[in-house]
Amino acid sequence: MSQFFSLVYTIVKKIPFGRVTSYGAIARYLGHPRSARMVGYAMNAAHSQPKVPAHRVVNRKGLLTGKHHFSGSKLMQQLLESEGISVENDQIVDFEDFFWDPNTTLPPFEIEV
DNA sequence: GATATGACCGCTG
DNA sequence: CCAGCGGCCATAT
Repeated sequence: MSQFFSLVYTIVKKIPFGRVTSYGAIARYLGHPRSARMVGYAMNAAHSQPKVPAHRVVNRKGLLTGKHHFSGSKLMQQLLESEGISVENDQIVDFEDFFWDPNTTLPPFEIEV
């Protein structure tokens, strides 16, 4: 497993309950501001990592772009709603209010192991 | 070994 | 303000 993937999983696992973040935010936190796609790809591989709440990771617009990759297209939305996040038309309502930025919440760069 | 694709993001027209 | 295109990095074929 690439270290990049491990880092992504580590960050995603640190997402607080009822909070969401974006691929770009994670990528930027890992030092790869242009590798947002890789974060998404890592999420794809995250299927082997049940401990990774991929449903809390959405795109910059708060759109559930990856919901199609879940068991059911509605599973992702259900999980988010279960956490108190309102989802409408595959988009998180008040996304900015639920947004969790690791760059401003977690330490600069000294996590994982 | 090279080409194509992808759960994205940002800029330019 | 809305729409379209390219870039970037890693994985899969």
